[in-house]
Amino acid sequence: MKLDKGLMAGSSTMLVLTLLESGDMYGYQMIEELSRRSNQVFQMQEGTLYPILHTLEKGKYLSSYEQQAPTGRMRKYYKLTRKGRELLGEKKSEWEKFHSGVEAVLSFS
Amino acid sequence: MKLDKGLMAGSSTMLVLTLLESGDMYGYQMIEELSRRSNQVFQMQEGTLYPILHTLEKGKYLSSYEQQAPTGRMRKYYKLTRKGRELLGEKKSEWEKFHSGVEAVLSFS
DNA sequence: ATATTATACCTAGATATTCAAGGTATTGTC
DNA sequence: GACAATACCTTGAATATCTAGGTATAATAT
Repeated sequence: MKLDKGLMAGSSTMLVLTLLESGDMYGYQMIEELSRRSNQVFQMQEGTLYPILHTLEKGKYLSSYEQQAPTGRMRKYYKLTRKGRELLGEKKSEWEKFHSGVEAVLSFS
Repeated sequence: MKLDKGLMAGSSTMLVLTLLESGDMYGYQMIEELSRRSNQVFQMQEGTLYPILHTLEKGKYLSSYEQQAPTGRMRKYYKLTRKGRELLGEKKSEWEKFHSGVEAVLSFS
């Protein structure tokens, strides 16, 4: 992830779900989008992303379908399910809590 | 930690170092202080904290000394070294970067 | 034509971090 | 005298990331 490995733990799933909020995407695209939207802060590795996608799909948080690209290549698209949206809500509120905790400690005087 | 375990990874060291910025502390006290300053968001476990302290001391980021409490009990105080302050600076700037990345992704429209 | 790069998917093993659950010992409280 | 709070510590399981590999197709450069 280019950043301290540890920092990413726990937020990767939220970031992936967030990406899918704006539309279905395939894995490779998510990596590019995440980099773009974060202003190049996040360079998620494939070895990180694909297991996350598989786990989320197994848990019914995502569904997937294959679709042929204009180039002729097959791409595996992922779609947020209702359950996935709920999970995203929980992840976001956990992030809020965590974030506010860190900021409180950092700005303590 | 009470929060998603993963979220903590990577920030615990920064939080511990930050506590010591305001003065020497002993382990048990750090757990209470961290909880207090974070408005009860963080309840660090002893099994998390002590290994962190030992690793930081081994790396010369902290030094320690024993001191008797008014109660008569021995407490092991930790103190930030110059090297520790430098590490804290790096950790803080990494947190800034990470934080800005997450916020950028979350607020993307 | 052929080699290289970019696209697109995947997995196994090493590493790092937290937590649960235990242990030791002293002090204060009921 | 028993129990809770204080204060330190370690081991093993669980979780998450990354490295480094693998497979295959399409586009580009030589």
